[in-house]
Amino acid sequence: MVDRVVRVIAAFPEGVSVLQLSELAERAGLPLTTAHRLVRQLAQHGLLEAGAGGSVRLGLRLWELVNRNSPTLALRQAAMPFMEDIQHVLNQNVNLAVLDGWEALFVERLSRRGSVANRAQIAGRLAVHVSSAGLALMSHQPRSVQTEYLEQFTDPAGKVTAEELRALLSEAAHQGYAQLAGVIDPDTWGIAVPVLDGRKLAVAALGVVVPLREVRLQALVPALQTAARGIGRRLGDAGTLTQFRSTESL
Amino acid sequence: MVDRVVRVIAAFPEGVSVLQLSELAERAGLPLTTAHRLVRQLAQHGLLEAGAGGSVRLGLRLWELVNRNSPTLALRQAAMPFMEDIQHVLNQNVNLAVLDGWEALFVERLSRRGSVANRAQIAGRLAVHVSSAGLALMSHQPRSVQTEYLEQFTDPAGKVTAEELRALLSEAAHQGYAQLAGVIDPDTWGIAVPVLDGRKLAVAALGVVVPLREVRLQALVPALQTAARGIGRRLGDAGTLTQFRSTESL
DNA sequence: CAACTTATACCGTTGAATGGAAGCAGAACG
DNA sequence: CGTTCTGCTTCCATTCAACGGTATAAGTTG
Repeated sequence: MVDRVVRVIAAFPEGVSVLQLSELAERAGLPLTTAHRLVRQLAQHGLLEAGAGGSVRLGLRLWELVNRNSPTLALRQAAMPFMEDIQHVLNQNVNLAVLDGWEALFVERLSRRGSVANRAQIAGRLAVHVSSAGLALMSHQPRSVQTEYLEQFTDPAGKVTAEELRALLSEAAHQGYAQLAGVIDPDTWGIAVPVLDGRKLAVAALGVVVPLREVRLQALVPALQTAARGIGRRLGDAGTLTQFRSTESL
Repeated sequence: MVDRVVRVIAAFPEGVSVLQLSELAERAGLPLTTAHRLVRQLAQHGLLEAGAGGSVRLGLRLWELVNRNSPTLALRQAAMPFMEDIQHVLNQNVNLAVLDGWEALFVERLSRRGSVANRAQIAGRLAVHVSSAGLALMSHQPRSVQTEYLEQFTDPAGKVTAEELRALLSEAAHQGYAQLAGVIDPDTWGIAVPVLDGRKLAVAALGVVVPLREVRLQALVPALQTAARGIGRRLGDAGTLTQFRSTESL
């Protein structure tokens, strides 16, 4: 039963890499016996690794398989040189995100030089309406997607209404970039631009996070846009990611 | 049946991220019908994504789950700053590998500045005896592991005997680093040093790949060793990776 | 237009997943 | 040093969900 397998793999809380069997069973909502059997099977195939005393973590083999054939590989490869350029020229944290559901999923990140490397945000998510990357992506989606998004939108924090959001998206669409006061750190700004593939579809967002006082949009935005165009050109027409967003056919 | 799931995920050839359903079925050794059902189920849970016309690729959600809880995360985070140091000081390709089975699995890599970013080697594997990283790792494994390795060793290419290999390992153990003529590119050298955790176990190897003529061991090795010690200190005693290599208990 | 390749739906059989009960460590406690 | 508790592991009879052959549809090629 594939559902169980997913439950086990997804049972690891963010950032936690090792779990106790009993805890894993509970988190996955599985009877201990079943979890035990499943873990053993998965471990035999290398998707999981089991240490002494019932400790469990994701397997190296799983990591290998996923990263070898990563759906984001082409995108990241195309983007990396340009992200390095931004990192060198602006000396700021640079990140790359794609749209998944109504959230921005961060797929790559470079820290500003000198700061401690922080891989934490990689594979992290932020809701569209609280991230400049999310806004940049959503503002360049087909109108049908935007409509659907706005219709279902409700801010759990109650800080922004659907109408305000519509205005934000419209503004971002016209300006060609999105900006937003930092969510995690209130003293920072996020600024992001869409990466358009050959068909003018926003397949990713390229963004920076900068300290509030250093806001120099005039310097940041053109650099980001230039880099984004470079990435888009490398991607070619094979939108790579977007074609799968379509209605599931299977 | 978990075996089928693994077969499907592992069916993607290295570097290929999208496959046709029929091709996937064949590669996985599954009846088309079964593959179809499995893919649909996996896609529902986000481990796979199915596009129009039976195209299949790994799911963003799978990528996210694996990279959020990556077994190599702690290691990579500890190593990144030092890898950047090496990259800046030596201006060479830097890579980080762990031992998995009798192969070195590359978990992180930085390209020399200026060269085109090449993420290809990440999640790649090289046999122990053809990679400096592999030799550096193996030469600092417990004697029992080395013995087991040497006993089963046979070079399919027939270029090196077990005895020569034993000498190589012994030399690497004494020198504290391993070097090897490039395998992929004959005009390059690989040089790697072990990263020892608090218990003096080699949990990783830090290496560079340099053009043949630029060989300056006197300059490279001390830098690598210094960085490796720095990484090891950051890892602390929690050997993180090695403790799982133990005999599977489940 | 015909012959083919490739994806999707259907469905009766069967074998493999299931999870409760019981056994076993090892640790914590008195 | 014995007791109890917690958490991992093994066993096994029941049952239910996976299986894959056949059939159909859709799309492609010669």
